[in-house]
Amino acid sequence: MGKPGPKRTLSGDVIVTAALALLDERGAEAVSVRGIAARVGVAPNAIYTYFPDKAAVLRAIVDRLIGEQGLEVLAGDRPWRERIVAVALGLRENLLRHPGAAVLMMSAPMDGPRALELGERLLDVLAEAGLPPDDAARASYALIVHVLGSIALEAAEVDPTKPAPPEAERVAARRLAFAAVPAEVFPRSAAAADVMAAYVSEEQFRWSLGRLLGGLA
Amino acid sequence: MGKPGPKRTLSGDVIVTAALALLDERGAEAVSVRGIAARVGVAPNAIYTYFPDKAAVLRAIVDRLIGEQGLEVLAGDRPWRERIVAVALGLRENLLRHPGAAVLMMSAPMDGPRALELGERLLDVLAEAGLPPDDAARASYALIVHVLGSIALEAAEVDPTKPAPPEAERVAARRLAFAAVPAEVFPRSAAAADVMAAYVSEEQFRWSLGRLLGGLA
DNA sequence: CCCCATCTCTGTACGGTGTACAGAGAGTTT
DNA sequence: AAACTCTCTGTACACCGTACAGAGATGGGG
Repeated sequence: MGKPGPKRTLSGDVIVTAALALLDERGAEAVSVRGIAARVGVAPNAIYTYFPDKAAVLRAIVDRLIGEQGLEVLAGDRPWRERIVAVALGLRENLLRHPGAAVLMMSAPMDGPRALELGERLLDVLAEAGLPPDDAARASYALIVHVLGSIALEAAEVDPTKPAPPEAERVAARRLAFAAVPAEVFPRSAAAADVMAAYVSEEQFRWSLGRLLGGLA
Repeated sequence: MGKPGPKRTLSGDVIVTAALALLDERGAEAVSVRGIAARVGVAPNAIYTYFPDKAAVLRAIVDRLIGEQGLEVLAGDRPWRERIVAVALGLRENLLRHPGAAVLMMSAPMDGPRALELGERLLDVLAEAGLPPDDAARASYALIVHVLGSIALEAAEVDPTKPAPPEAERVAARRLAFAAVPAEVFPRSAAAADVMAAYVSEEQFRWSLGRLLGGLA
């Protein structure tokens, strides 16, 4: 019944956990097979017992993060828009906690089972909102694109090797940078510098998501 | 007057061109300092005369691609929405021609001069559309997020080491994959498989962009 | 019970990576 | 002509992903 051979000392899960920790602590470049192996106390190639290659580990990280997002809110009884906003905000918070992971989400097709589940629940909500099935599907993709795009662009600005600074700090840094744009050649950008600095804020996230939802309804 | 030392045999531009060619022909992993150097016929570290490190080369690729997008359409006299759709479609076409580059665009803050120019012109159009300045700025970011997000997610599905197959083929491949989703556990996804297969199509791109524009106006 | 098939993990190795450092040679300035 | 400065080359280091061979543990079948 049981398989022969020694007991496994690891599991895919502890490897993913180690990889994620490495990603958070030291950035994307530090996520190496050797680094992961060292962290779990094993020879580098032992990793290949659990994953066919490094890319598979990265995919597993993505799937883990998608799965961490609870989808119960989507089934709640609040108005449908609020529910969607709630899970979008949850995703944003979760992913900004692992800034290096955002780009991973955009680098591979989202075809894992967790992604499928998220899509299905989104279709539920949109159907409930009264969208015909085809429009609901298109809308669901529009939402995913928008949410992931926002998060990725936002995460692209934070140094992934250290914990993300609070939002106010990130906005302030951008404001400083925008002070340098020459008003005579980019007058509108110069005038809007304050709101452009706040592109990487929850407020902007909510605003644009709200507009998209308005267009979808 | 002139600087001492031998004439430069290269320029940042020819390096970026070589890197882009490598990216198109052999995928992101093939874009190495050594590969670029070999392609332009120079020792690997000669590259460092023109760029401080590899990341700078990648950023320059991004800036080049943004700059390649002509912005004249934005100043035309067609209705403002049409103009925005036109440049979005142009960007999509351009970036899908370099599938490996899409993820680069999401990996670094878009702060090059070309990006600034694009933002400014977008603000022009949105002001003309009647948006108050602050909303125009927020809307401009929402558009960029959406367009880049769509493109990145779309590009994530194509093998960057070979020229992207035509859209019909990519959609067909997805349709095949969706045939495998179990209808009893994901009924809505199964029912919408056809439109989900077409997520990576110009039609979906136009649809969701249209909805967003509707919400912004 | 013993042996064998099987599985996990280790050691070693190969070809690749980014880039630091030192120095050769070309060209301009004095 | 000498001094200086800049570009490029050679060499080197530390690290990467991963292929390969084999040690040792484990369980099943005789």
